[in-house]
Amino acid sequence: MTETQILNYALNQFAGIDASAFELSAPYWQRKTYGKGEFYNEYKNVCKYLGFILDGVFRTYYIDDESAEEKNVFFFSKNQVVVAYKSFVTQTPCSYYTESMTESTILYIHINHLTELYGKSHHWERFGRLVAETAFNLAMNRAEEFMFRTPEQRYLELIQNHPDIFNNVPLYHIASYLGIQAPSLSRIRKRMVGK
Amino acid sequence: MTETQILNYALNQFAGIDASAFELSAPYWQRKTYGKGEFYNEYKNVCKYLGFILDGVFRTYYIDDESAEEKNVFFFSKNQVVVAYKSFVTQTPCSYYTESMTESTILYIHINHLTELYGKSHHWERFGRLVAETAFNLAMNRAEEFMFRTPEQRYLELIQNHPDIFNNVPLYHIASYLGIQAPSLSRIRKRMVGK
DNA sequence: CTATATTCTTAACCCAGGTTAAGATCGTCA
DNA sequence: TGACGATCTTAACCTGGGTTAAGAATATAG
Repeated sequence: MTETQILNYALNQFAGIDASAFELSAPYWQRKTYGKGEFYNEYKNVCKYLGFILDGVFRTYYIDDESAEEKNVFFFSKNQVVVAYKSFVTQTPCSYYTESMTESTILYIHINHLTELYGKSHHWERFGRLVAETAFNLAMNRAEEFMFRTPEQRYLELIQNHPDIFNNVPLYHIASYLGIQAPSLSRIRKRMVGK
Repeated sequence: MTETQILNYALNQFAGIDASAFELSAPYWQRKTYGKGEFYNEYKNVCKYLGFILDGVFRTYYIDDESAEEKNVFFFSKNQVVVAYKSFVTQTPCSYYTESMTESTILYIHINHLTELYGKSHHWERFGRLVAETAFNLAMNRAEEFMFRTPEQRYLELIQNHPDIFNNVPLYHIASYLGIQAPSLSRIRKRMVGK
């Protein structure tokens, strides 16, 4: 399968984008590769593109004004959309950095083209809604993890639900994602050995 | 202004719903009043309606399995949409209770009718997308509060950004919303007197 | 205007995570 | 292989929130 076919298939699965609707979008998709540490979008930049990850892992992080620490917010991997959603939707400067953690390849589309597609076809308006719903689920899950679970529970759930991340990301990045410091994660891991 | 006109105006402001698009929806909106403590939607129920609050305040809360404590997730008030968004969108059982904290009045529409409107008009498909984006912002703000702020900072921001809630909701409900116990909120308040 | 329920604060003790700094382990590349 | 950098763990001490239970303040109803 070509990369375009992969994209077509994924969009069909995700939002019922059919051949003719995909045709409308075909001229707009572009391809880009990232080296480890390169940015998809940076702090204060407006995110103008919606990306589809063909291969690789990205992380979105926040830099705390006071502590100057990086706090990981999301991980994105293969066959997922990567986007700084709020910035993209409101076309306002982003609060985050989104960087590639590996060699990565994406296909991406400009917001103006996407907006154009929204106007041209119900399918694409539907796609926009489904992307929004997906973004909502990501954010809500994140909020729930912090509101209802302890760091230890979050750690266990990460291992359960995202072994791909757990296995491919250094522990200090995972600690940050869990909202704790690296030494605390070490203590949690030690505590759990007995169980 | 009649209640229908208020709704029409609000929908136009929010999503550019024009007179003719509103006409399509007019037969579907219904009115309902709630007493203090009555539920908009309960745990394990599928949320089938999207509500628009004409007057009153609602809270959405989670009951923790272990502690059996109520944890407040969202407050909704006048001129806002009230909905258990995830449950509504996926038509799956809700994890939350949403109850009226005051005497309240809403206008509401059934998901099937809304879906029908999505199919009939771009305007309504757009409305669906904007509701999704609003829900995303709510959830993301909540996640950010917990990921990046201390309880004290969350408290200060609540006073700043939501004085309506701060002034009309008992402190133990606010403590729960901030993710802490009532005695901790008391300590924070005491600590701040000096500042 | 009292009585009662609700809400809020306080005190005492406990514990998980933060902080800092040192050292152990692991990987990788010359 | 050996040396360096990256990652992970550990120790010691600190701090803020949790827990429980009591009491103070505030509302509300009779």
